[in-house]
Amino acid sequence: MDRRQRKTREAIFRAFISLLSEKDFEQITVAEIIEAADVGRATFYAHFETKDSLLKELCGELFCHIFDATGRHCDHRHIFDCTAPDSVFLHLLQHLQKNDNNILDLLSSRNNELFLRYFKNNLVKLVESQLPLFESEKSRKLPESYRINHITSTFVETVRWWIDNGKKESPEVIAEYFFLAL
Amino acid sequence: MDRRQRKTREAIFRAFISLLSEKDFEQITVAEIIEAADVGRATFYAHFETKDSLLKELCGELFCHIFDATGRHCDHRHIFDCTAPDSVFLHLLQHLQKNDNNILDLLSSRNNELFLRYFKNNLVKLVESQLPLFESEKSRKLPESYRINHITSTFVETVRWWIDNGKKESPEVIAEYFFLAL
DNA sequence: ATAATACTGAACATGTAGTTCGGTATTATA
DNA sequence: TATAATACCGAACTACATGTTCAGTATTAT
Repeated sequence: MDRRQRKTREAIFRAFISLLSEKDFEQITVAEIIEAADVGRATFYAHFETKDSLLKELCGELFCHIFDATGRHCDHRHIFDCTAPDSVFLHLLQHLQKNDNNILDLLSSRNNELFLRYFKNNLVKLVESQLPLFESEKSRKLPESYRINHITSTFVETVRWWIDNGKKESPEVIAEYFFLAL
Repeated sequence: MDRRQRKTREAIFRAFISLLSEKDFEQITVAEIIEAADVGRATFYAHFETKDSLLKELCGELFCHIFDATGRHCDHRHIFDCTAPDSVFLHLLQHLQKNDNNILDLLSSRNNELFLRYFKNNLVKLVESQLPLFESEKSRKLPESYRINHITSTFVETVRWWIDNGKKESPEVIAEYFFLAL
């Protein structure tokens, strides 16, 4: 990819992320984005069809990255193919805490609903693969789709609580809360 | 209140609710609302400052009504001041099922995020008042604010699951799922 | 050096929000 | 039933955002 393209694309993403941490997505204008990114109006529309598609591409990049990384080896002490179910979730929390691509800032902003929904959608596949590890007395009385929804929601809402309360706890403590709550 | 005012206000709400069950809030225009409500443009703005304030007033009416009713006697077999914690939640589910003011339609629409968030905010007070009834071995290890968030979220997400899956189950079954999940 | 390609920025068409105002219809009330 | 108050109408208007176009300029790859 042409260096100009790359630079423009990144400048737009950076400007967009910065604006998202300040104000509602709905009230961010294209004029503001290109002003912050310092690119021409026509350039913006050469890269993104609309403001909504910009958001969509941003979400894609953010969550593909974090979920891809969760599926591979990396520098943490927990890896994906461990049989303990908390390893995957702890791993995710640790990734979040590192704030790659400012993902935590976005999840903390007033646009958090937007990103938490996206986060939940990506999380479902992961939960499905870990489902057998959550078996229990009570859980056998519940429909599988209900259990998937419950586990996924609980994790997302745990993250939301963590962020809303200032991220004071360590990922380990949060993972413990998550498993206690279930 | 002048009969004309009342009729206009209701016509606007009806039109708005109808449109909300068809398309996204963001892409509903004032022109569509007044066309469906069959009122003049200036009349709309005499009643509501903006499209957003219309949404806000709608949410207020919907949830104040349903939560007020939950706190009073009514024609169900469960009432608020029963000590069993499930009575309140079962009661809420029964109210939802009655679809007062089309609240279920709105929670089912593609705008459900909008209303579920509002629903959750109103639910928190109720959960706080019922908190002692959810005590358990595990729960004592969790911070109170975390527990409130968890119980509230679980109820909202249970309702979401119920609606998304076609509302096949009775309120009694859903209430049971809710308590089993916790 | 050159051809391809990306960026610029102003001008433009389109569409929506919200306001204004003179005229009309409905309401309360006396 | 007459009257004053008030709600509604609707067209015209301002303001602003979106998305497009295009001729000119700068950067890139080769």
